[in-house]
Amino acid sequence: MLANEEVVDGRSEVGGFPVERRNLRQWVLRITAYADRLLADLRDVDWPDSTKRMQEAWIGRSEGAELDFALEGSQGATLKVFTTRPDTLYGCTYMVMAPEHPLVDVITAPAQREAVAAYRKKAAAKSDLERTDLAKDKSGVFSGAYAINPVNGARVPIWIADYVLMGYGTGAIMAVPAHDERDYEFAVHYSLPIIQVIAPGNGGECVLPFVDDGNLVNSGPYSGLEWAEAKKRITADLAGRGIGKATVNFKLRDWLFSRQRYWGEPFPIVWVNERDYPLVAARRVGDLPPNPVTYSQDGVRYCALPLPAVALPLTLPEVESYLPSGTGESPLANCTDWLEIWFNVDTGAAVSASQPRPAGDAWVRGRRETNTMPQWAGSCWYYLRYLDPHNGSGIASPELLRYWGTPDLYVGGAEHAVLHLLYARFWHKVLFDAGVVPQNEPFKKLFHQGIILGEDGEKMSKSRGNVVSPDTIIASHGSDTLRLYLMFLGPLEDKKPWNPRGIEGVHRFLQKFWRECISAEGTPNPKIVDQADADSAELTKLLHETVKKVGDGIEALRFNTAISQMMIMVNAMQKSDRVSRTTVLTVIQLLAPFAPHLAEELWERLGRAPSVLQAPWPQYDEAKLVRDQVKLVFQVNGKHRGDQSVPVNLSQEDALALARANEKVAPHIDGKDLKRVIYVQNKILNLVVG
RNA sequence: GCCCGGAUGGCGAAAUGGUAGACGCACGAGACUUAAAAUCUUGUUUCCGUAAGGAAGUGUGGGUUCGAGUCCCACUCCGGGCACCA
Repeated sequence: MLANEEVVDGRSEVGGFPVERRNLRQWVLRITAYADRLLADLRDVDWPDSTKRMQEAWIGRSEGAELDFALEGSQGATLKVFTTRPDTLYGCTYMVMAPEHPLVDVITAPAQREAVAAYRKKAAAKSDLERTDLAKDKSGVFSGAYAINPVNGARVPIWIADYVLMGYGTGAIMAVPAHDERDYEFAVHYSLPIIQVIAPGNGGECVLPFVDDGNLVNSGPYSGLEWAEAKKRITADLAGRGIGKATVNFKLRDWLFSRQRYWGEPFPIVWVNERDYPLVAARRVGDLPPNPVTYSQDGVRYCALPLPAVALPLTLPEVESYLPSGTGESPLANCTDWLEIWFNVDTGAAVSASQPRPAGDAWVRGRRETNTMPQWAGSCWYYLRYLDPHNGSGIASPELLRYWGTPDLYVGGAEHAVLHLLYARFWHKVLFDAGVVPQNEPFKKLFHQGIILGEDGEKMSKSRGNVVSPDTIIASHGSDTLRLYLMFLGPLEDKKPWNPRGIEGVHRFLQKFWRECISAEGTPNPKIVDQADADSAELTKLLHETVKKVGDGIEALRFNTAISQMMIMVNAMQKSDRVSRTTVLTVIQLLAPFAPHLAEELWERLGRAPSVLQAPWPQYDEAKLVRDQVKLVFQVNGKHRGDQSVPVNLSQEDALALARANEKVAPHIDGKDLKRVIYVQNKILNLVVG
């Protein structure tokens, strides 16, 4: 079993083994039933716009219409197409059906049978990737059949082409080459007619294919209408005749939820013969779906019977080997004793089928499902299980689910934008509908951290040999240094190259702070005094600035600037002869989330207990942040020509007088006309002279 | 092809439309040392200048503004996502 990208030229990327496509019995989860809600509820979450857009594109909602085209010469049979452009119906010059469309056999004219069969065979041999990758050259074959355009009775040839996908819409389209790039390319290639039915609204020039909005032309009674209006009218008119209706389509497909490998949660399903199922169903009233999932093999139909709740969870059997089964089924297919069983419908108990049938009416012959679940089966709800990991009766207790709620902030890589983050939303909504969780969305606020690249600026990988192991850094510098450096490198969301020398900087910073707190003898640094007013005015002000900046930085996830502010603070402490104990303790607290081990040790050595983690977060005093002097910048014609420390809230007249008297500014304005003065208090004085 | 994001010293980066380069790395000079490491002091965008000072400068070209790394338009390059979805 390989993923698409593991197949190269029909062979496995590793080993070069031939690869074939095979239909397997698999399970899918009906995520499509939630498509509209998954789309609409994106409005309510605080996520990066780019991620929301990716999910929107993935869900791919598009509004349009399903229209029925009568088939020529076959009474009553119709070809249903989906289009987002019913307004261009008069421009339809041919139809296209996907090669896999079930009606292809029905409509193909005898003379075209051979050509169509050959084309279908060729298309089937292509992988999905080939069908999309080779998009440049469109190919197709005429079926020999015609459809009738419902608005004007025109005879329209039906082609078979693999640029139309069976998995989307109805698997058939009406082609309007004048107003669709793909249809245009195909029509030119096969010399099919092209009829323009939309003209630019502003009367401007029109180059086909013309896909922008405009007004209808060559469209009978609809000519002259604006296209949006025409969409509504044509759809409504066809609906009135019973041959069309407005619909919505999604790109989102149902979610293939089974894997053919050993590791993975086994499906709690037992397959029983269709003949036995009614007896089973009678014992499990209210516990089974109205219609069982079924499949047929060797002429026998089997019905899916879920294990009773008391028998959950189903665990994997102990095996000697979990190598592939050889048949395409999972390795579980070889665990005969686990697989082929007498199954107790009421209790879920099982006995190997090699044993005699146990006594009692509840026992039925069954075969377990051999597919296993993908990794998503766990990643979709782990954040709920963390709340109550040992709960044996449910995901987590309702009280804990209510108390803790969902994660306040979810940090994860952008590579999860459409898979994990969409699947987990889907599960959460299903759980919400089932009354298990009290919220509709799992991750209210999302943030994508960047990845750390190798020293060479490339993604770390073993093959490139640029991998840096955190264990090595922890061994040489400690985990506090590593943690601090990762945060100091740059903005959290950016990807950044690893710099082995850069880590020395933050390591030195931590050592310097340690020395400020603890002397070489291991006792508190004698410069730390208990006198509350020991700090200079500047140091006090800097402390309050630092408390504010670090707190704001944490809230905004700007750790790099928070750390640089702490460096500025510690540099200032180092230059001071005395520092008050409360100031040192405050800085320890600020550092604690960044370098928890070091902070905890210093906290204790400076005589504090209990843990620094339990101390309330420091508050800054707004009054301590205000300054009485500010640096006013003088500009002449927008150029910096000097600056001066001035009292706050200086008047413009005073500022102007200072500028005129300033020896650096004066030469630039002397003897010139002062045309304009721009004064931004406490910041800048710009003199425009001519 | 379409949709995002990014580009600032030798390097990682900082900067509510108001002194571009904070903080750190690297490098230079000095102090301490027999010496080295560590530590401390100091300098470091580029060009001209001994200096004072001047000029240029945030990927490129235009624009708005007294003033643009920041806002607007066009483009180049790099990265990511999607890719025949009718």
